[in-house]
Amino acid sequence: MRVSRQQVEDNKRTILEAAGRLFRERGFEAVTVTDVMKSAGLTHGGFYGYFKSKEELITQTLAALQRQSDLRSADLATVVERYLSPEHRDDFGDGCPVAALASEAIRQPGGARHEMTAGLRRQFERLSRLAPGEDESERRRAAIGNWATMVGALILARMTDDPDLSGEVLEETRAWLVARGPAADATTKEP
Amino acid sequence: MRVSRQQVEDNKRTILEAAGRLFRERGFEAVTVTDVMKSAGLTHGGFYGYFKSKEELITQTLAALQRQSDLRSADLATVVERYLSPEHRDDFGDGCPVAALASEAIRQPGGARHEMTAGLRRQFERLSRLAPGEDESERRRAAIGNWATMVGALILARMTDDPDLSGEVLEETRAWLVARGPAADATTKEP
DNA sequence: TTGGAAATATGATGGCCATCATGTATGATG
DNA sequence: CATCATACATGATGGCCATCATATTTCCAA
Repeated sequence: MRVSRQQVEDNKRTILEAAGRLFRERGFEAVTVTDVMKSAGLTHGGFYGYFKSKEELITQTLAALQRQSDLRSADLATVVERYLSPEHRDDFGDGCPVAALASEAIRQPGGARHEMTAGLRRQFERLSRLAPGEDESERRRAAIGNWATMVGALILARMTDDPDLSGEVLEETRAWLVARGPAADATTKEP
Repeated sequence: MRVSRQQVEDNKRTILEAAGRLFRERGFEAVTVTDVMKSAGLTHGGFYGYFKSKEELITQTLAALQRQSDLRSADLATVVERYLSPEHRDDFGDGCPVAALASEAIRQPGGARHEMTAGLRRQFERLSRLAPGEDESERRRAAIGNWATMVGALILARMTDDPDLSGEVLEETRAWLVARGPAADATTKEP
């Protein structure tokens, strides 16, 4: 049973989208090749026509995910607000790949870590642009600090099985970040 | 081949220590029951005399790890310095369990997440005591923000395959945290 | 001191999974 | 429209792993 060229192209995208969702929901190891193909509406057999191995699927999925990520808002506070929202916390499958997969990616072979690194660079650049102040290196420092905090807080909020504590982590971290933001490099600022 | 009571007690501790190291190094899924027992100097057979299942091993290991963790220093800057050091980054097996296992723990069944939650509470309390200022809730907010930042930065630094970027994350986050610390609630402070 | 219980070792078992092998129907090409 | 290449389906295969079964040894209670 052959399929049109267009169909083949669509299938690859569908597979990568399914993988992106499933990996973020369950992690790399817990998702089987069969799961991904089924979720894409196919059977496991065709998989190796698209990818050399599961490892390659992981790498390409991460690459695709990093490409998607954007910061539609121009405002740091809004970005933080959205990132540290209960909705994002509860939405693994469509949320930040770093928060969902970072500590698993750490042990992954080269390709995956390489994609994550590329994504990290891009994210630092994007966040730098949102940071206040004129000093370039100061803005980069803020970008790094802000991103580490956001990722850490989201992971901690997801880790807890106590909804109150989870909510507290989100809210307090938001407040903590926002309180800092504008005042950061003003050195001295009247209240 | 039976073994003395003392030996049994020692063995359980040894197994939990081996599991603590291996899980942090490789993650829960990548470590087999046989690995743990071998690392403890035993064979796989005896395992189910100590634990009902691998899941129970995970839960008890996390409980044991949380008990260990301490903040020997009384100084927040020193704690941050040590946590965000290259040595800690490179030492998975003996480092922070949260940074090593958080995103895997998220998908773990109840017991594991419960232990992680208990550990999180303790950590917030410990860090609150290190935070400056008199306002209780302000100190707690700082504790949460600091901890999220530390965990996030360590995870990002470990995720990268570029040593320079990794080092930058550690250093900049340290500077970013320390710069904030003392000045945080002073509202106005001369440089 | 001795019988039985307990702790481990060795050795299944069954399930799951990545990957491979083969068949088959159909799009592409002339 | 005929041929053929190919995308996908079905169906192995082999390895690994959690867990269970059984044998062996030795501590311990009486």
